[in-house]
Amino acid sequence: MGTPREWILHVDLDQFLAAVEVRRRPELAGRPVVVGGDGDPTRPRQVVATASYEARAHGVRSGMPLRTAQRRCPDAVFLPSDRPAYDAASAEVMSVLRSFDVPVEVLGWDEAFLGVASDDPEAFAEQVKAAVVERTGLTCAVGIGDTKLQAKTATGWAKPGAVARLTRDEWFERLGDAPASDIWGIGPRTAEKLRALGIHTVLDLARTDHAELAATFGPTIGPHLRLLGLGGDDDPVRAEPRVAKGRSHEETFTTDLPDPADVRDRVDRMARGLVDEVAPEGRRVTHVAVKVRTASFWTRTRSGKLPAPTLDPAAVAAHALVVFDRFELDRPVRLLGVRVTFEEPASGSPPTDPGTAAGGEHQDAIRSTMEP
DNA sequence: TCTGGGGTCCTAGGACCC
DNA sequence: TCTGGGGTCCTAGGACCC
Repeated sequence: MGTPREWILHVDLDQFLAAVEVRRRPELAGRPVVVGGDGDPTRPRQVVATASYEARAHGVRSGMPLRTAQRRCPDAVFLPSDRPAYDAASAEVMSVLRSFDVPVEVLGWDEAFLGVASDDPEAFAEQVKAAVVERTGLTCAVGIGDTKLQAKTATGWAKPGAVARLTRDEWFERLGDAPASDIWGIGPRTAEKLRALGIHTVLDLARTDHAELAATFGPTIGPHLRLLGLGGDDDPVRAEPRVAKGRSHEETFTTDLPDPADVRDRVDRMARGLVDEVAPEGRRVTHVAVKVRTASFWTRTRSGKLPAPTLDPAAVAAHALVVFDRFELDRPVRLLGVRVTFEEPASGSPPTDPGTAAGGEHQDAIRSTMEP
């Protein structure tokens, strides 16, 4: 008996936010449901987070203004976005996936990769689907591939609720003539640049010399694009939980804020609020950035490094204001955002007092004391 | 269709140093 | 005095994704 073949499975929940809402309000089943903003489609500056398939049938899409969604689907039920509920539902689902005792890499609220050694990956996928629906009441699609890109692409064919497979030897047969922009990771800007190089299809991309791509896209992205054209790289499923690099909040105001003093005050409050949120995790803040958008959609970010990493809300807020004051604002503000960046976690060991840090950490301590 | 919020990673260019 | 070359740190912005 040989070793079973290695597969990557991509699990993607169907219409996740809408499904979570329907699960707790079963009377909504079968109705068009639109989740987004505060759930009031008459208020501007709010967009659709997720539309149920019934709403999608009327042309409602993610990212569309709620007002437009209501125009397209007047009978839809509009619901406010309820993050804590989706966080909790996501945790339920991921827990079911982890119960299979395979590496699980969480991609977001409603997606994960699984690393599976099996001679019958479809059977495994069916077991996953069955377990998820039995234990959470939510349905999902599963894609199977040799790479993450292939698995993710197959999921697109499996939605909603089915299983599909795309392997290395079928890649060009099934995607060779497709536009390069069909590939996960190639957005509109990159697709446009590729077209300017005469690269239109996936096959074109796979045949392009990596040096040519590097010249246009840089030494990392260029060669990576070619790998995408070839069906993806061998990046493994990483079960280690991701450590957040930072945390941010931003808010688009229903009407623009004309008073700079008011805006400044909000920067202060947002910064303090962020640090209060993050402090229990013990991650000290090293940088703070402020984002501003005006009515014309002019959007800029300013950032700065704190004199020293800190958990003190007042210190972070003060620095946020220093950064904010570098804007020369003469117009009303549509959006305000604040982002904090955390220091690198001390690798492999719990947080240590700087005075007693050893080894690699000690080097960091030396370097930081040498800064002017 | 007047355009959300929360992330990640990469690149460019200036400052500064040797 | 016409001007090197490399390295690192830092900030701003681009691009993409869910």
